[in-house]
Amino acid sequence: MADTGGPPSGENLLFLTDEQLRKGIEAMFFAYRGFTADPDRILVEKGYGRAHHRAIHFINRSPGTTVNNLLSILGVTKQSLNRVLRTLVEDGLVESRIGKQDKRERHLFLTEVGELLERELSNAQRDRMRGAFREAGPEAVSGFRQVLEAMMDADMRRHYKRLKEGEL
Amino acid sequence: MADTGGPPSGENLLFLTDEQLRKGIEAMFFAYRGFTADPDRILVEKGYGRAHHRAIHFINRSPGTTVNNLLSILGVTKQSLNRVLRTLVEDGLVESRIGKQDKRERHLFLTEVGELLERELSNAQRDRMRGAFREAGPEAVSGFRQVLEAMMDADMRRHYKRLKEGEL
DNA sequence: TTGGAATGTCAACAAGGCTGACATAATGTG
DNA sequence: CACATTATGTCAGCCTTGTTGACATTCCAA
Repeated sequence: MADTGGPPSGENLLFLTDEQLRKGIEAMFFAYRGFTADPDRILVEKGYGRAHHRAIHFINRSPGTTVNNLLSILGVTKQSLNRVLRTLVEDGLVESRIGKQDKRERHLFLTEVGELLERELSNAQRDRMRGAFREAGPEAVSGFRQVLEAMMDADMRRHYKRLKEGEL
Repeated sequence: MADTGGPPSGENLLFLTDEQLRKGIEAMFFAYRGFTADPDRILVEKGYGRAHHRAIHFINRSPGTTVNNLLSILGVTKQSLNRVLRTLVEDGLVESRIGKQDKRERHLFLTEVGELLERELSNAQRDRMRGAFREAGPEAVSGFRQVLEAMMDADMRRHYKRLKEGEL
């Protein structure tokens, strides 16, 4: 902070003008639509929704995760998650095993069928992401992730970093 | 592209590994939650939802825009948008004026009250964005926007660019 | 043994998507 | 002028996904 007080000056602060911030906001809005568009199409075919995708994604990421852990990652109520999990279990995409140490806990796993759908969804989403990454280049990708990480709520950043580095 | 053909090698392609793509995907998911969190809190207080926010945002961006134009930006059905617009007009946040040339069209404007809410919402969202931009730095911000733009569907990118440069 | 945690379940409700059908007015076209 | 099309609004009904509240069960731990 060399420049204390006074109006913002120099190109190094141009990225903090309201105009620039507005562009960032609209970029997030439009990009998120693209981000979800491809999986959404697949999900509709199969009679599922985004909520199912999210559950499948994070169960795949952390096989054996508990319902409570999933709840805190997804940030929804247990009733909401339960409805989704129930259909996934009924349809044979997710297996719910009672915990060995703590028998109250349910540990969640994708079945082979579940993994199949997971791969289909994440392939579609990765294709989109890969295209964007390739078009923008490695420098841009680094910045992309830095800004997104800084935009997260503290507890979401915690989850993000745990998933990012944990490699579980 | 100095490295043509052959397996991916070197750090310059590290950003295209499935692992990196997955990080990007999860970053988008968690960051979008942060992105909407602050306006959402304000909206709940006032009895509105995200759909109202979107309408208010783009009417503010393009005063006098038509319903049809808004529809194509928001990507929802007219029934869905109409439900939102009706409450905003009833509550005196939005004014709907019959077109002068084409009297079938309705031109949408924020009232003073509407502008007040718009400012409250966008201030909250800009604060978040500003914090993220400041934390990440100008280089990162540039990359952030490049990747997001590349992630959009073609028609959304069209809208984005028109809004970005149009300055209407 | 008792309290609390983890989970599941039932019911009810709301927001905000969707489709389909229909009405109205204005506009454009032959 | 007649007709088709466009822009918009509206009604009805459905779905997903979120919410709250209440209540049951199971089981760990003090």
